[in-house]
Amino acid sequence: MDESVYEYVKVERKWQDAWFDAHIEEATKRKGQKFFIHFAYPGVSGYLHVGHMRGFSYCDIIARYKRMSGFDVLFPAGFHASGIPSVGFAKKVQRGDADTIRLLKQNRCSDEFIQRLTDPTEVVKYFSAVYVDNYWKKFGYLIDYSRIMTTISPGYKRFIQWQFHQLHAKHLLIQKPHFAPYCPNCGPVAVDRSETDVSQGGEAEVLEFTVIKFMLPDGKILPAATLRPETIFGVTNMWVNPTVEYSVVDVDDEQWICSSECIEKLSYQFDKVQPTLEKIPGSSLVGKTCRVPMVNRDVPILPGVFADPNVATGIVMSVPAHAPYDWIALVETKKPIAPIKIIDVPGFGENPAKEACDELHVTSQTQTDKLDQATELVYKKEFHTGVLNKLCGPYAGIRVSEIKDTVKNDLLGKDEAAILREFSQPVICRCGRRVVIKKIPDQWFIKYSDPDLTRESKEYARTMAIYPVEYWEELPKILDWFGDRAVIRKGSWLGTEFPYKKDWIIEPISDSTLYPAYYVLSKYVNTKRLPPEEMTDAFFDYVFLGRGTAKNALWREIKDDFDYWYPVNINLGGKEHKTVHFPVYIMNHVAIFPEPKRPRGLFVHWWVTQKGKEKISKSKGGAEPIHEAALTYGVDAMRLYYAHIGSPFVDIEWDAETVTKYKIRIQMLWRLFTHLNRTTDKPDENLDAWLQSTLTRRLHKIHEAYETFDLRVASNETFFEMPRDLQWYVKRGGKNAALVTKYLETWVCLATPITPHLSEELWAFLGHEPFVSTQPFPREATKDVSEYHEVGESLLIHVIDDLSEILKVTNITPKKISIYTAPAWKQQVLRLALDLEDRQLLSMNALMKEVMADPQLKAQAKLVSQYAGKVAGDIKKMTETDRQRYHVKLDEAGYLRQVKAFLEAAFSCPVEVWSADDAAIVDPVQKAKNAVPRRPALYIE
RNA sequence: GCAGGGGUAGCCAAGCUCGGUCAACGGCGACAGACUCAAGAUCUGUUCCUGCAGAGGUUCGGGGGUUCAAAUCCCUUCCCCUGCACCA
Repeated sequence: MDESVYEYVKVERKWQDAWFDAHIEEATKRKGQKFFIHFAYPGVSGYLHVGHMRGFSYCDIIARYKRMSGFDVLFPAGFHASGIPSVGFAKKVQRGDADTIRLLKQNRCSDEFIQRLTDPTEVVKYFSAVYVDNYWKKFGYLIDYSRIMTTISPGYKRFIQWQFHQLHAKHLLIQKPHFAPYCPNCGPVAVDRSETDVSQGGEAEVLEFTVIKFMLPDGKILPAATLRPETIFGVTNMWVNPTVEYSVVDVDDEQWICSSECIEKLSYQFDKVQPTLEKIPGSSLVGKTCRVPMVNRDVPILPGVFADPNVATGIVMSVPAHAPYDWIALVETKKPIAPIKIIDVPGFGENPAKEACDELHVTSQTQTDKLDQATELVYKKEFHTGVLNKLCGPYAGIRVSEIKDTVKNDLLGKDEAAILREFSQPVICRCGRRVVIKKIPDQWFIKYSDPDLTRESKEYARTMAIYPVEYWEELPKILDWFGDRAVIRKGSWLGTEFPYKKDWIIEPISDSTLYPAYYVLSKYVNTKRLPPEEMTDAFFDYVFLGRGTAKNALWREIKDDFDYWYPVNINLGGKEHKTVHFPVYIMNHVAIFPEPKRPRGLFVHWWVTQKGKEKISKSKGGAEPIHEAALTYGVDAMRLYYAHIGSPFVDIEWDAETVTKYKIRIQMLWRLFTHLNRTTDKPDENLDAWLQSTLTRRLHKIHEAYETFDLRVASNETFFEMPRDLQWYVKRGGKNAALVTKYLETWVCLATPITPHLSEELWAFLGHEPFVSTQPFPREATKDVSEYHEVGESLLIHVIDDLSEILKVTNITPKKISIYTAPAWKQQVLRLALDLEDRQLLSMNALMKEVMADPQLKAQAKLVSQYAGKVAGDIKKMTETDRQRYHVKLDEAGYLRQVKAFLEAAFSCPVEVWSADDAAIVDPVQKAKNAVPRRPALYIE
């Protein structure tokens, strides 16, 4: 190999093959202390992109660090194959989705093979192999590949069923009604942004309308749908659309009048819905009156064309004081009806709706954009700062934000209202049918609202190591907020059968909460030593909970493994997991496992986004395919990029140019380290001690950074600061081959977690046997710190800085440089002052007293007192480390004389070093008097 | 709506927990120099403003406050972003 070119593709390949041949990635129980880390396993929904590699890379870096730090490391991985993604992918292949087919072909899939991918389990199989072979192994991750598993294997399903038996036994499975998106043709559908099931409306939210029952004189109900039930006290009239023909429908023994579009919605959400043949034109309702529940007042029915039959019931109650639509409609009808103001809001007067309309110059019902704007304006203000006024009976004086649900619940309790759920925008199924919301009367839930479970989970989360700390603070609030979760569904999804209801499948969030425990088993499953049939509840009870007895030696062996590896030390996942996966991960562990087996830590990382903060989308194929990126930049460059580009807790923008710079740096490091002069063995006491000391400080900082998983600091010190130290050493003329070699060996070890391939290659270059990946991580030895030499070098750097600045400002070419270090008496005064400060006694008086006690200092009292005044002020501003460094008794002139040759070379002119105390001093322009400790006076000719 | 994150020099991005070492890590870009036939790469230096002696001035979204001292603490205001459940 040409030594000046670092052929990363070959190098990466070579070492990956070597690692996996030697199986250094497999978890073994040898060192007596263990570290269990895993990432939130990925769903199987297509090719991944460079963004996903960020979290995976963090995980491998941490795992490698721990492995080198004396831990047995278990770093397994698996696939979350449950749920909709692989089914969605298979469906796309089936319907010949052009993007999907093109993507597969780009990845060298044959037509024949593509056909196979119409089967979801084939999709899982295919992508599992892609992730392992093309992504994880190509990035050098030391994942224990002998434990790979998926959530749709027979063994895993038994594991999940055991989990649900446990939850059931603990009374954490409950049944109650639930409302879910449903296509009358296709059954349950997922409404989400990826739009796997739906062709339109993936962004839709479910709105919860309160349907308030207004009674007509003939006993029929006019059901007005509203999102603001508390405004019932301000109703002045009703709106029906005069151009619409309404229908009469029997609902739970009542007769409702609503738009015909509404009937279907009602039929999916209410138990007894029976359409009748009776139709009522809107126009014939106009002029009648109906009774407002709760306030028992009769109000007229008026025509309002804005009442949309597609929205909720098609009937609208009118609150002209607080709803801009109602206000404008009322103005247009020219009826002499006075708005009733029921909410007091600072910033608004007698009619907030009118004022908002005036402000936005709304004059007609048809100006829907402006009306929506006005509505939002009024609503937000009223919700946050509004208070119900005296017209609201028992609710008077209470803030809108607090009373909203109370009014609704009171209406519901008196059977004067009902709830109707509806999408905020039309949702269309892939089959073309409009998706509705359907009531499932006896849905099963995991009772995450359980007060004991919530409390215990919160208490436990407090004890966990959670990165970043902001999430540690946020988590208890999320656990409080986290409600019951519907856990089963029926439809074309992959997953485990729910044990208490035939043909229903456990949904994918709920089947991936205890899964790291399964990594202990998967090794035995994959080698066929543990057949699924053997995984009975008794088996799981024994292995995980220590209940019952072992049926055979294998059970004991597996239990030993479990007791060794569990609990998880770090579960690492993207920020999308903050509000769903991590909470249920904790809560299920708390519910089922005793405290010693609950996860010890979480690590949340943010995303890699595309330019403009747009999330890189998995479904769209991703910006930069992984295997191409690996070839273009090199894996080590990408790993370094992820670790160094920013804190793990901010989104980073993928930028090809930036990644290229990291590639160049890897090349540069290779060249730098392979071309170092390691043949001349010429020690230099000062310089060598300085390098050793600096190295020691770096080691300390790097170790600390890794211990808190601060990969940015660790990588910055290793890949930027350390090479710079070494370059300074070389530039200063350092030639101690033994020391340089030792430095290099240390560096290679330090770099290994982040750039393992480069490290292995350098390790071999240095003549060592493989693998550096299994070497111990270097630790500092405090005896190697030499403050004296650090201070000496910093003095030198300071002098160079000052000289440069003078040259820059004066723009002269130096013919000769004179350096004058401070006289001994200044050093003495400074030290006296520092001593006083250490005893917290420093003041001008105290200092002068001390100083005058010395006859030699007293002899030049005037100069001394001038300097002392300045020193006292300076010391007050110093930091602790500054003060410590000033304590070091450095022979400044002596030190600088030793580096004379270096300075002369750097400034290309003769250099003289004088101490202000020198009898023979040459000081033509009287500079020496300005010298102070650590700040020699300078004169350039 | 609920919960959370963020605004730092041309750009990306540290620092903010524990106020002083901060004109503010590091990187990129730009400029100059070295090397080279040249380009690229690499190396050196400069890169807020002013300054012919190592200095001074003005900065960390806006405004106000605490302090000898604030990017860092407090108050207030404007703007941006993210998650929210049957999607993983």
